[in-house]
Amino acid sequence: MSNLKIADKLRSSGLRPTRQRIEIAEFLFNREKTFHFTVEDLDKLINIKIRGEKISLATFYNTVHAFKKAGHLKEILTNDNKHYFDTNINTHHHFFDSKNNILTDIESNKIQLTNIPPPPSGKKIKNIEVVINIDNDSH
Amino acid sequence: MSNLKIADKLRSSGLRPTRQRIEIAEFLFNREKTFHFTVEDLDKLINIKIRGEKISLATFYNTVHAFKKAGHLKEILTNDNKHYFDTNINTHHHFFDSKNNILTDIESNKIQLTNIPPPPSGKKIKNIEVVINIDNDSH
DNA sequence: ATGACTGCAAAGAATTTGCAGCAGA
DNA sequence: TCTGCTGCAAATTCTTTGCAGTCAT
Repeated sequence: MSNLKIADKLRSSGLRPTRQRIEIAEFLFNREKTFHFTVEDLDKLINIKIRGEKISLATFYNTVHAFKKAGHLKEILTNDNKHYFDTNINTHHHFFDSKNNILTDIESNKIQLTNIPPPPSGKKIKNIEVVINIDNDSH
Repeated sequence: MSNLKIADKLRSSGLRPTRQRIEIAEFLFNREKTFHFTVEDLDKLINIKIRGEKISLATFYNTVHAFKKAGHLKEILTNDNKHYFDTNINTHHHFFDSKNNILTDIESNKIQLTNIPPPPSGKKIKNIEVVINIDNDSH
């Protein structure tokens, strides 16, 4: 995606295309495969490769949350008590290797969920997330 | 469960039945319905009702983790970045109302999962957790 | 007696907040 | 110009750790 398209993407979701946001958006969205990360990961990865001024950690937090709110990122469930984000915003599921903190996508049509019970009254289903926890195959 | 049975339960999982652990175990396991909580919840709930000496927060953390290790508690996935625990140690799933941080059990046989993809090579499936995020039904 | 456990306080990790200055529209 | 954004540092929240004293066996 070109710099301009990135700027449009930001503008169209009500976000000013600042230098920092363009840098982050390029890093996140100009890639083929989905990308899983925490804010701290982003900070390290981007600030290593930047030649000019570094982006502050608070800005990474702000920006990632803004992207999430705008629907450009999804948050992923794990139970290692960190906020993981995902550039794949389609409905899909994950393998989670908690030994190495590695997430792997599972396309949503790979798993079939049937007989989903009705939500408590007054509530509606927002989304369904399946996490398959995996471990080393010891034998 | 009697005090004695609780002590046995602890002993049989390699945990010394101290005053604090018995107090916590009674609170957690002498109930009909499953109970969902964070360590901070426990601290507040138990320390309000105790007449004698309070139990320290560090002890709640130690004890809850010891109970989890011994298989008396399960940890639950949510994405509000807290460690929730569950007294229901059977395989089961959850509704999660992230507005109010309320978890509700779903018996595992209620939901059918089919076509589960094979895990990455060298890994095996440890468990599968389904979280159905719910929201207020607005209309 | 000897190990395990507790409580306290301090440290640590992750995330959020307040606010002055800067920059995009 | 005007509002939103950034960067910094401080604050908050949750969790862990070190260690001296205490308790279960």
